[in-house]
Amino acid sequence: MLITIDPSDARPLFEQVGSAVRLAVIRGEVSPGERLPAARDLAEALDVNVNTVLHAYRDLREEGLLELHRGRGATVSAHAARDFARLREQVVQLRAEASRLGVRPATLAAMLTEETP
Amino acid sequence: MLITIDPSDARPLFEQVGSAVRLAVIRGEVSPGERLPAARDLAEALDVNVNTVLHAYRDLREEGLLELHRGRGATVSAHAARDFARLREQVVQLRAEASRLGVRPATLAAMLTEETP
Amino acid sequence: MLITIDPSDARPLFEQVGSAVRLAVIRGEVSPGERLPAARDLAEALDVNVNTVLHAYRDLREEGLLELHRGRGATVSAHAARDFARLREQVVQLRAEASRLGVRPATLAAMLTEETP
Amino acid sequence: MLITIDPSDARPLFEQVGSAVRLAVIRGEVSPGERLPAARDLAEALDVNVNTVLHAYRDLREEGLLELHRGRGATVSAHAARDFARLREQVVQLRAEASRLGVRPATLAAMLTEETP
DNA sequence: GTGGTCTAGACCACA
DNA sequence: GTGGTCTAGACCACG
Repeated sequence: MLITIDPSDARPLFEQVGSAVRLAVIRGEVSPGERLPAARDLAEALDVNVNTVLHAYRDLREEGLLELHRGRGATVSAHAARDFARLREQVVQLRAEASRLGVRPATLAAMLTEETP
Repeated sequence: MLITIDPSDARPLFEQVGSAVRLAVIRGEVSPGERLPAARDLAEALDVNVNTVLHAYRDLREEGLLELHRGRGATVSAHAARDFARLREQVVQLRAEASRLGVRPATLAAMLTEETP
Repeated sequence: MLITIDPSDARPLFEQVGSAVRLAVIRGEVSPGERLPAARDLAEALDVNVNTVLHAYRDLREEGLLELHRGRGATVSAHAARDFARLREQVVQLRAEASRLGVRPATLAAMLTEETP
Repeated sequence: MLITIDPSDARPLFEQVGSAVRLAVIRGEVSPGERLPAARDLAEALDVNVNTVLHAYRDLREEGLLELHRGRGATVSAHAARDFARLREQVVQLRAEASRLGVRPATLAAMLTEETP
């Protein structure tokens, strides 16, 4: 599980950390039930403050992707990470289709988030 | 084209305005080439500052969704709005699939934006 | 009396165990005077440490819900469990009313705990 | 709107602040749409760190009670605070009933939060 | 040893 | 001038 952040990225640090961890989960680099690196360790590895990592972890918990427990660390929630592989295929197809039509990923993401048909 | 903003939404105003306009375009409520409401008018209608609306318009131009013409208002880009209808079908399907698997929209949007396979 | 704990619950384990036991009592699954499962057994069933269960039992005793007897296990207090059924009806009604008004359970619980009219 | 916190209270500071603010809203000391004190001001008044107040404000936003906006302060959300008065009557009645039956407020609050009939 | 709370103080983004 | 982010570093609660 390789996690890096990009200093030139304008997004807040905690969001970048969150995205990186989420990506690792989506890619299956950490399996459901498996423990993520301790917040302090990850913070040191990324040269970022512990609170920043904890902020990211908390947001991912809110998202339903992680479980956090005092004294027990952060784990990938079992039910959330069932079958990303198949979903990823569809995402890739959709992205190709969008690019063919000249619709940018940002717009596509907005369609996904904002539509309530 | 009905545009409203939700006071309980925590996102910055300019972003909410942008989302609302984008949504109108996605839904086909504004056709390619058609002019959007003047920033001043929209600002008044939403009871926000003109700069907030201009900020939103600027972002949508950078996203490739709008074209801004000094003094002539903003229009929907022709090439960007080719076939939102068809794309929306696929988006709806993908969302249904994701919800079936217990994957939240936020996670799904992240897969779209962050994946680089 | 079925007791389970939810891994996605962020609260400390001892609190979750306490809630689960309290719920069983409230539901009438354990009658006043009846013995609760031995801490050791419950701990094993839930796959948590015995101390965690004992911590929960201790809190429930302080709440007045249980009576702990050294070597004889824990029993439901007679005076505390007089008429949960009737109370539950009113609780359900109150909750319905609150939900109708758009007031969340958390806020409602706060009204109950914090109000001192 | 008088807000105080109790140093002898074992609960975390941010929770006490949150409870105090919530109570003020419930009591109608701040009306929907009205602005709460700026986080910095409240923090100074309570002799507590700004982040602690912001933490409390954020939790209340999650609860649906407040709206927070960068540059616009914190306001009581319109829909959440519609009719607490009537609800409070019922809460008082329920509490009286519970006390008559020997059920403690903590247990009652648990019934409210945990029951899912 | 884990996440969580809290502080003091700097700086940023929004309006 | 508002909330939001971030840091460094202390201490606490849980398991």
